[in-house]
Amino acid sequence: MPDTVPPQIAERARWLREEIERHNYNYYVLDRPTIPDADWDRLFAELRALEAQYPQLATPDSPTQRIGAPPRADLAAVRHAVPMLSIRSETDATAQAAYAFDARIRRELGLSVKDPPVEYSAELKFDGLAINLRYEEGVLVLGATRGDGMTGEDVTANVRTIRQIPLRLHTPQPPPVVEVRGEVFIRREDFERLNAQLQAQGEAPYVNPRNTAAGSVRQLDPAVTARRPLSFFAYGIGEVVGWELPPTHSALLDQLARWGVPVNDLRAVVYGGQGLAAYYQRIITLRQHLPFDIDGVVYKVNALAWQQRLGFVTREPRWACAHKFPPQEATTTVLDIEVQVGRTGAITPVARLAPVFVGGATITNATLHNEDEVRRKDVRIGDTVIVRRAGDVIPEIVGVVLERRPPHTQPFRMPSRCPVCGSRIERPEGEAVARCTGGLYCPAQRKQALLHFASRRALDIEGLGEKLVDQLVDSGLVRDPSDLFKLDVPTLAALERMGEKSAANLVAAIARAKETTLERFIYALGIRHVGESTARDLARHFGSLDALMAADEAALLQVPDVGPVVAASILRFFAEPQNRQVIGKLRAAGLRWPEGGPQSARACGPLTGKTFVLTGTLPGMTRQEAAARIEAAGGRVSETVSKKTDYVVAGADPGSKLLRARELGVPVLDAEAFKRLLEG
DNA sequence: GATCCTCGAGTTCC
DNA sequence: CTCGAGGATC
Repeated sequence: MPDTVPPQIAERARWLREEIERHNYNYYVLDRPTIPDADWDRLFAELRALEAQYPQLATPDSPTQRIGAPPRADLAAVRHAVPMLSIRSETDATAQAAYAFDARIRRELGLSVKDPPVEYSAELKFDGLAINLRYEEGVLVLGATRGDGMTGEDVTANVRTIRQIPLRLHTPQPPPVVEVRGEVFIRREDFERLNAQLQAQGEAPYVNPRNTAAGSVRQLDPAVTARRPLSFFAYGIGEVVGWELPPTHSALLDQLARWGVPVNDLRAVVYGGQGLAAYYQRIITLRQHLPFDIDGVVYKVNALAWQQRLGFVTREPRWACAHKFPPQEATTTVLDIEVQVGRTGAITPVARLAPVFVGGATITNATLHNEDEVRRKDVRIGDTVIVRRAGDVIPEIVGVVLERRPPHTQPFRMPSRCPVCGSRIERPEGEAVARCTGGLYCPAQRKQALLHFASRRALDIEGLGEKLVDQLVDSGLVRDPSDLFKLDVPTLAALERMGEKSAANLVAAIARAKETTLERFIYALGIRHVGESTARDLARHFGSLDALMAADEAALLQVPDVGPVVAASILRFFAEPQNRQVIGKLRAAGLRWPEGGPQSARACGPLTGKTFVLTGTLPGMTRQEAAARIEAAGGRVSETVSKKTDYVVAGADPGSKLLRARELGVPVLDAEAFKRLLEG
């Protein structure tokens, strides 16, 4: 291999790199190819040949590096120089949120009615994956995902394969360091084409564009990412060294565009709440005609000096807000209304729907909750209904399109007998839920009881899912939870879709579950009205299973949050000879947990008397560990946010609890503040 | 007796 | 996530 590159070869390689990048930019960013594909191929082949001959020419910013970097064993963690914050979002379906945001900004800036309207940068909110691109001396040196905001994953090799992302910034000369932040996403058309291709190859298609983009960037093998038609738009910056920033956010994006970074041109500079609302309305009508999915718009105070004055609340900038679009709706038809039997025998009507794609997923089922709900909406088999995928996940039938109701439909009627076991269905006076009276005689209830027993928060038996429980119960191998501990590998391996390996794994998981805690065991029993929280209180109060089983009503009523209804339910459960027998068999099978005496009140510490609610993921700590530490310090952990909550601890990717906390004015702690509080 | 705070239970899709 | 209902509180 020659050590030195002849100057004319080096010059030729440099020219080829620039030429190819220029054509890439015209083709992928501007959508205006300037040379035929065949010519591009020739340039590319020539450059690759030169680099093969003189490997020192294969610099990290060479277009050939967009593919062919070796797969990595895992993605390394990268600490962001400047945290990648999330942005506060409003889901108000009207333009109202735009005015509310403007009013808040004016108030916080101390502006009076006499002051002119605030200038904003309004932009699209892309539905993809947030990425940080670090350029040093204009060369792309690092690409990282957002991760938890502080630490992301190194996806440099993958990001290099995205042709819209420049490997080298254009002139005018970029500063020593600039981090570009933006969203990697996929166009609808590209998504469809990719899926057709995957299906043709017999592979599973992706469900929605967002997942495709995220999944493609977080690939281990850059060659796979290279084959994905990903797009990119920048929306901001991270760390900057040696660049005197322009006065406004919009000018900043203009500069990024001049450097060759794709910036969407549906952004606008608007004035006041009215300007924001008008932008929102304009985009909402444009939405369906856009070649990509967006889930809303983003408003930012344009003047960087004002942004600085407004600052941050916990993890969110005060100067920006996302205004999400109303949940997506679609119409479909009701194929059937079936009823399901739950663990407690609750009968739930469920609508089977003709598959329909709403809000990024195909919906085939939607719960109708209970008899009253079906009657209120008067959903019938054959009806055309509007379904909505509200907020995030759970689909909901919004209503029936009565004009399209076919003739001769019948109102839904609750069956009088359980479809699974044939027992009578009863609906107690004044209650909303109808129940199968079959108890554990009903196979459906027995299966649900087993699934509950094995669930993560109970005994946590990994691998014991619905299909398997169906087989175990139907074959008669398992009648109650204690039978699980008698299963062996040959018996299991004889079942459908079960090999030696899975059977051995399951047996091991079952054996592992024998070592448990009293609260988990009590919860696993599935006593009505005794959930996770009550099980913990009972375990603490009585200290041992025998003490709990021996307790009378008066003793049970001493436990916090246990009243007459819950006490009666517990007494009824332990009075049942069959239940006592199963407990005996479980103990004989070797189920064990540490037992102590009754523990009196909670530990005392700096947090005594304080109630916490956790949401999102905390770095370096599981939810359980965080809860344990709060309790060790004398605090209480609750599941729901209310006025009585003292602190909400928000980790990365927080849920609706954070919104509720803000509504109620409950103080919110981020991971850092939480740690400080724990340490006193 | 009314109201508020919680917990329990059921559900969907990847 | 949402609804229903039990428990606590005033």
